[in-house]
Amino acid sequence: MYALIDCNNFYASCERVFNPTLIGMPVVVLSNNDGCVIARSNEAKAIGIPMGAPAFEYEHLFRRYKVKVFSANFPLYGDMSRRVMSLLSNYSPHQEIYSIDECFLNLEGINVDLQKYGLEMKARIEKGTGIPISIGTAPTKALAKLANRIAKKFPNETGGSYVIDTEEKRIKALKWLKVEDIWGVGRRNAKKLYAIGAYKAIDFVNLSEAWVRKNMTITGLNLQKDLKGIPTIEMLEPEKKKSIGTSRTFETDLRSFDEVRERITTFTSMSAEKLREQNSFCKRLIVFIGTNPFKEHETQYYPSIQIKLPFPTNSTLELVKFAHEGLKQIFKKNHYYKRGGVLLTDFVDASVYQPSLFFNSDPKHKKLMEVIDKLNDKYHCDVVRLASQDERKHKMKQAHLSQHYTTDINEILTVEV
DNA sequence: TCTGGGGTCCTAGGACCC
DNA sequence: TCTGGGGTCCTAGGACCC
Repeated sequence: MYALIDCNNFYASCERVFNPTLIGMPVVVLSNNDGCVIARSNEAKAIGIPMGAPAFEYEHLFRRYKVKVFSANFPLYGDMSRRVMSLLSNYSPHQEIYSIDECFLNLEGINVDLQKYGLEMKARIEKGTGIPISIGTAPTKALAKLANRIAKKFPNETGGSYVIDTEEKRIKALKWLKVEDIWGVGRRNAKKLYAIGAYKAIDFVNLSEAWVRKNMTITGLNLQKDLKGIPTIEMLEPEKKKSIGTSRTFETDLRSFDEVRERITTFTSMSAEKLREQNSFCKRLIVFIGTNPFKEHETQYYPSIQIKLPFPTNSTLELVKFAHEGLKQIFKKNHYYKRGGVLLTDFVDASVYQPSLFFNSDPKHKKLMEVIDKLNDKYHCDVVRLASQDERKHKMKQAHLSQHYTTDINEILTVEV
């Protein structure tokens, strides 16, 4: 059996942990630049604020219902996530962290009442972190996802923990779930399914395998088997990331090459930091920029460029140089740029990396990067950065930011050079 | 005026090889 | 006029997730 544990309204719940006066009030958390709603408490959902709602369109609702509005505080959410995941890892030797607020546990060999086991987890996590969770347990991952949905939808009946462990429960759940709510079925596939008269998960499960394979690829076929109760989607081992990127919407439209270059430098630097953290080198870098799609009367331009690096590297200095070269090739004057980003990919492990005969990353950079990473890690901010880099956070609109409750150190900064 | 960010996996088709 | 067959690798783009 597999359990899928999901934190309820995760970001909103994190804000509540440190500000209990928010309990019972509608709470929303906004994306970077306070652009749109990315998390809502149950009360906020009840008012009719949808996921992804642009904040400016809903300000009247925020005011009318005295909604508590927060700018996203990702350092806080990341830290809370680590605490939740760490406590949950005690309930199975095999945990897959699926996202910031979700994980699967493989419960093989755990011979207890699984509904109660879920309730036990719930009590432990809420006591230890203050975060409410829901637990779904079933013979496959896709069914565990479904069980979790039921636990969340019917908290009074289930207590927040639901188990699909009989054929009868499985069929009943599949008859209840709409196809667009199946894990792995998005808008496009839902449309295809509707077109042939499949509205509920049970209809999807009853489709011929040939049709599913042809129209939804091997991914759809695996999903169908999983929902039939045949374990097909496996637990993933914790692996290193295969690509690392940083992208942002700018607070204002940028016109000049230098301004855009500053942002691209920062994105490259942030990505390179994460790359070194997992001890990889990358062999390819992608730079992309774009205009504002909501300004329909302006000419739209979304260029991107891939650069195959002449040697694998994780040096910020070298990566920034390549990123600048790429940007130079795609940047066109007379556009208002609203978005940009850098993606690093094609990784090799630092430990197995063999230097090539002719071109190599400058070995002197290794020491330099180690020192920079140490300083920035220690002081939780960019005490050391490139001269061509902007001051990251300063340009983000964050009008409603909560404190970094769990990660602030309030240390007085003295660095001897 | 104001509309997020970071990932994974799959496939078709082109380039290339013998 | 008529021009092979089989394979691998790479990549852009699509679809999906939270």
